[in-house]
Amino acid sequence: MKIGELSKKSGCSIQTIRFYEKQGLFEACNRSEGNYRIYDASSLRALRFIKQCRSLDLTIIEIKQLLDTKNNPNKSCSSVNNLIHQHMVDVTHRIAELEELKITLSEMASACTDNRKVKECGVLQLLEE
Amino acid sequence: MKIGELSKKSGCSIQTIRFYEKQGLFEACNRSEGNYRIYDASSLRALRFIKQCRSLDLTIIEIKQLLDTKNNPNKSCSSVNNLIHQHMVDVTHRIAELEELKITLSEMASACTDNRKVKECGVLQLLEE
DNA sequence: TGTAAAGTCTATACCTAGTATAGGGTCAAC
DNA sequence: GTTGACCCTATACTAGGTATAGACTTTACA
Ligand SMILES: [Zn+2]
Ligand SMILES: [Zn+2]
Ligand SMILES: [Zn+2]
Ligand SMILES: [Zn+2]
Repeated sequence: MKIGELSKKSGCSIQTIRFYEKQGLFEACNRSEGNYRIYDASSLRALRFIKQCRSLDLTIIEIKQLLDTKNNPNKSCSSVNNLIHQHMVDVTHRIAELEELKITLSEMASACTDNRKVKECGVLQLLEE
Repeated sequence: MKIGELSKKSGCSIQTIRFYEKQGLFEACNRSEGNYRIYDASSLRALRFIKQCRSLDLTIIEIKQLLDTKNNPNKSCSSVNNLIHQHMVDVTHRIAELEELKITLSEMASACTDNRKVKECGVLQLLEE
């Protein structure tokens, strides 16, 4: 299969696939006579793995580490478990930050509900502080 | 005051201040004989305004719009109010996304609590799906 | 007064995870 | 043989900074 088909089947854009290859995340595949990339079912599986990881917001470097780990089937998987755990901690932290931000924004918003003139705007006044 | 002092008083790094100036966010100031930037109290106020806005996660373009609006004291402030409101909507949305991600991560994490071998790792197995 | 250190200047490269071009080559159908 | 769909590489761009390099200015101290 050529890159366009892989793109449709995986849901990754063509540029993204080539980008992953350049980053060393997605193995460089065979080429046709005309220098077209030729993929098979295992390419699709590999790409879906990457997509799953990205949907968890793993960075490219982290995904590389996972792929490295996958290549040593008899080693301990603790690094995998730790990575996921650490991500959960980070996400929890980020949620807390955004909740705080939301409160601040809502205080801002309630400082000027009606339309006033700019010089009387409660939002701008809060921002000046 | 020179840029180092403004940096300390504002909490923005020197490079950030110069970056804001280049972006047209922070007015280019007077220069000393030796071409050093010279600021005054109003520069500090302006920079603090920008910092407040950034702490609300307003983009540079949005801050520029706010500054434009501030320059028309007699116009309606509705664009300001709308901007803050829209941000709150966006933040709420983002929180919801992260909450979902957190649930997924927690399911992942509980799929492999103990340390197994990589080939038996529950996390990796979930990622393969 | 000389010099060393600290501060500042511009310009440029780098970061993430892609996206969007430009300018060209390949391949199939008609 | 030409059109159109597809593919190739290389490069520039995004946001909001951060981090240099290499040069200049100012300050402090002996
Ligand atoms: Zn992470
Ligand atoms: Zn208002
Ligand atoms: Zn916004
Ligand atoms: Zn595991």
